[in-house]
Amino acid sequence: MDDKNISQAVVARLPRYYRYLGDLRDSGIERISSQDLSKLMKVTASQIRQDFNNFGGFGQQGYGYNVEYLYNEIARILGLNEKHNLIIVGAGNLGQALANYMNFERRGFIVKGIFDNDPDLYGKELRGIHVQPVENIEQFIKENDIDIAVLTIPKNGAVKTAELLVRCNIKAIWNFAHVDLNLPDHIAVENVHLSDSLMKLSYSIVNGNR
Amino acid sequence: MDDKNISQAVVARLPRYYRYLGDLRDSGIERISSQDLSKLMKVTASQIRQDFNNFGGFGQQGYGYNVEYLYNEIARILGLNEKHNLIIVGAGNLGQALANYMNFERRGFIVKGIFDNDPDLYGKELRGIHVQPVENIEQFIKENDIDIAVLTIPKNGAVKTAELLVRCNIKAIWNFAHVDLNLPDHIAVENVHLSDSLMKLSYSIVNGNR
DNA sequence: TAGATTGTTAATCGATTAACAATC
DNA sequence: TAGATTGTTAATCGATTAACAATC
Repeated sequence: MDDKNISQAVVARLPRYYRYLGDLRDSGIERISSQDLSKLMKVTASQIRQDFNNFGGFGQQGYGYNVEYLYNEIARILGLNEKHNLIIVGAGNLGQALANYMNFERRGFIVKGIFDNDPDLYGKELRGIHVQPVENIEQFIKENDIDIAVLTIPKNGAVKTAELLVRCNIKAIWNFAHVDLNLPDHIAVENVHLSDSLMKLSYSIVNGNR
Repeated sequence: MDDKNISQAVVARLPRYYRYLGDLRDSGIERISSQDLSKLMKVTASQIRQDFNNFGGFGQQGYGYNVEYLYNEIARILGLNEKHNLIIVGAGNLGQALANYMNFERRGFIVKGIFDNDPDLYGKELRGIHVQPVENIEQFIKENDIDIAVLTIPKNGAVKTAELLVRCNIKAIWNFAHVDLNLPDHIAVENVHLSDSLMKLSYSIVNGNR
């Protein structure tokens, strides 16, 4: 079990490290020093070494880091070696787009079910999965070992639906609804607030990028 | 012109303030103190006052903040009083979902054109807009006063396409492609790396949410 | 062994929180 | 005027960077 007090900032940087290390690996690079990686990623070498050392020593003095090894270690830290079954709640534009997107499955996030309130969508097939009524969620979660719910419904229903999901013992919610969910601490929540992101972009345009 | 050295952290919090103030306004609340807002948003009152005072004094001692006024001021700071024409580059799942999503238009972000490399998609209509070949982008940007490009293409082509957009004098890129773009400083870039977000969720599941 | 580069401690920087005088 | 609450300065906390001894 890893250290418990890893800061948000460090965790948020791990996926980016993972991406760069994957690219390095794919181009056949065997080892890399924190200095070379720092140039590539435009961060300080110091930060790189500090970040990795939160999880133990992955490098070797005089040598640097073995790319393949470090890549796999980060995957392990991020929990990417475990499979996660997920359901998509809300089969609108965004829900359908996510359902059709293959790349998450490659990383072990498997879409098992899709749910919506709109009877017009019931039975609609997305990558072999039929949209079901939201009423079926509770039963479905029990029977299919679901970890993650992807919330892609409008903000109005989102809080209530999230609470339902918590009662169904979901572990995590990937929240695309534009509200704060305020769930118990043991539920993992990641918000993707697209409109917030667009507003930040707007700010940068108006106020100069820096 | 506002102060230039506003920290990233402050700007990133503005959309959330904006959302809460909009909700308060919609429920007919006229004024609010930093303390009451802090309880609502689960942040410190001190932070709220510091954040707002980066942009000048919006409150009144003994009274608090006028909800409507503050709401409008934040909109102005974020540049939401200006319209932005945008194009979507990449008419796959995500590009189509964003094209079909109405809510951004309400905030003044107008979809003017949609582009893709896939001839099968040419002419496909999304909310009255026909998908065009990527070759038309340069001409289209010139003729339609486009500020923002939404990049929803696979990572391979993204860097090249971003560079093309920069040559076309785009002001900002909303980047959904899973690469870092490294563009000149005057180009605003907001990354939405969905797979990074999903990995953070995975981390929280495996390592406990806190 | 000598050179390279990590792991880690110490120094710096920036962001958050606390406190309180100013003022509505 | 008295009470409330801001705007702002000072104190604290945490994150980043620098430096260097340990060691491969």
